[in-house]
Amino acid sequence: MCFIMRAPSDRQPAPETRDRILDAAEALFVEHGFEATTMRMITSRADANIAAVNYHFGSKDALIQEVFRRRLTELNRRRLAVLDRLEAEAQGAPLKPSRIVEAFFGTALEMAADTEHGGHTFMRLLGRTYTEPNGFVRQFLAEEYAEAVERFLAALYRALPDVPREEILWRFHFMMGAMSYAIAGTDALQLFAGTFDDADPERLLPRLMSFLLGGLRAPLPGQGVPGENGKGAHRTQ
Amino acid sequence: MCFIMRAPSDRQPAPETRDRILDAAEALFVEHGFEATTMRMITSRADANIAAVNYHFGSKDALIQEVFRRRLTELNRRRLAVLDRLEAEAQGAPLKPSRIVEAFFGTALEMAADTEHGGHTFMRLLGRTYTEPNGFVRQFLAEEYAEAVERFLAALYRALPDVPREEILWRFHFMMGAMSYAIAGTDALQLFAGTFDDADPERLLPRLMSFLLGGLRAPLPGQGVPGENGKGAHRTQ
DNA sequence: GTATGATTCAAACAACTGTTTGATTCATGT
DNA sequence: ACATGAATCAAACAGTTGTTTGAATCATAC
Repeated sequence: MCFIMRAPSDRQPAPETRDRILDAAEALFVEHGFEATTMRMITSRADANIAAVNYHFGSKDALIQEVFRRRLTELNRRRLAVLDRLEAEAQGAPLKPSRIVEAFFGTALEMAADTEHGGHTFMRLLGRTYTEPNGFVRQFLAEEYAEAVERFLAALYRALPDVPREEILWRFHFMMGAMSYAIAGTDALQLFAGTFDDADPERLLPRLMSFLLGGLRAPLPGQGVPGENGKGAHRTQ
Repeated sequence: MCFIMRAPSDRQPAPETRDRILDAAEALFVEHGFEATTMRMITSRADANIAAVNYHFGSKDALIQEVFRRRLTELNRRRLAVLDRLEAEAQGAPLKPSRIVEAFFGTALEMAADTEHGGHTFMRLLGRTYTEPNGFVRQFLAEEYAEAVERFLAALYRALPDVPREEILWRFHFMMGAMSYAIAGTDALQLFAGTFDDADPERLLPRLMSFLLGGLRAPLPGQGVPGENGKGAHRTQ
């Protein structure tokens, strides 16, 4: 009943049980999802007592939040740092859209490429969680993302003054989807026969970036031309 | 122990309890996910007895499979019908990539636009399920998709003979991600302040199609030009 | 040493999970 | 009228869930 205080003194080493639990939970959430991961699975993998989670975090829900908080804070901090630098370098001029997209999604892919410190594991979890029905997880994610999304959208609005903001919003949404699947889905849906054997993040970055920028720069709907797409261009049966 | 036989005779009307359960389960799975949806929630919403699910389907897992099977079979049947028609019209010539993409993703969006017969509900569920950790659901989805994916990939390979197949595969993957989020995520992640208030599928189709085709046609990575993207173009901090 | 408080532990808690039982109801064909 | 078997039902099943308890252990400060 005292899960607020922590670490007897403020020194570095840290009791480590807390962190072992977080790491175990993170990995298990990727493998089985939130609901299917039980407290006993977590504490067992973390070599801790079943009561340790409630002692250190208060509840399973609070543990889930903390798993996301520790990584997401860092991810969005990095994103905003890159954006800050770009804007400083531009000295007030609008940024190139490609730079903005690279700052937002490239930073995420970099984290996903880090297999040493658990970044890869977490990004797979994050990709899955965007579509998580669980209410409080969604709300927490939205809060944690609010500032970064606002800043990056504002940058895109400035970079593309002629494009309706609603369209930019949609395309940002589409890009989020493509990236999430690129990370979370490579081993998830083995739809595509035996491929993705490498899942090499080194080559994923340029591939995804080409696709995202192509989508972002595509002609706006209703402007004709490409494949006559749009209203009624395709019929079913 | 007799969940194999069904419908006393083969006449149309159908006992309806079975379908009420499927509809209730479908809706609840969207709201809460598989694990968090209990048998009692399902039978309660369907106005059926708790034992009805095991009687009609055998188990909860078998119910989940049936929820997907009845819709997915129809969706991929339609997709293949459109592809068949296009290929017949082309008389052996390769199809335009835009046509292929429209056939695959447009058909899905059409189903998502159908709010009357539960298509909308199901497509939201489907989008979420691509990233579902649950093993047997993933395997079932892969089997159900196998034929359609194979046919459409083959069509894309023919349509884009100069593009490495691996690249086409990746972009197909990215497109799947963008579409899934477009459908499943509009009300899921309310990251983007108060927008998506409409989620109007009418206008979603041309928007998504522009984005997808833009991504599909983007210059291949490593071919320089766009925003100098690719290796090392972005740095963190 | 003793005292203090954070941490760990085995055990138990009530609530809920998917599933099964055996009787009962219902519709149908003879 | 009866018989047959599908469908429904209330009740119970054994197992698991997240959480709590109170004592035991540990490190630190005096």
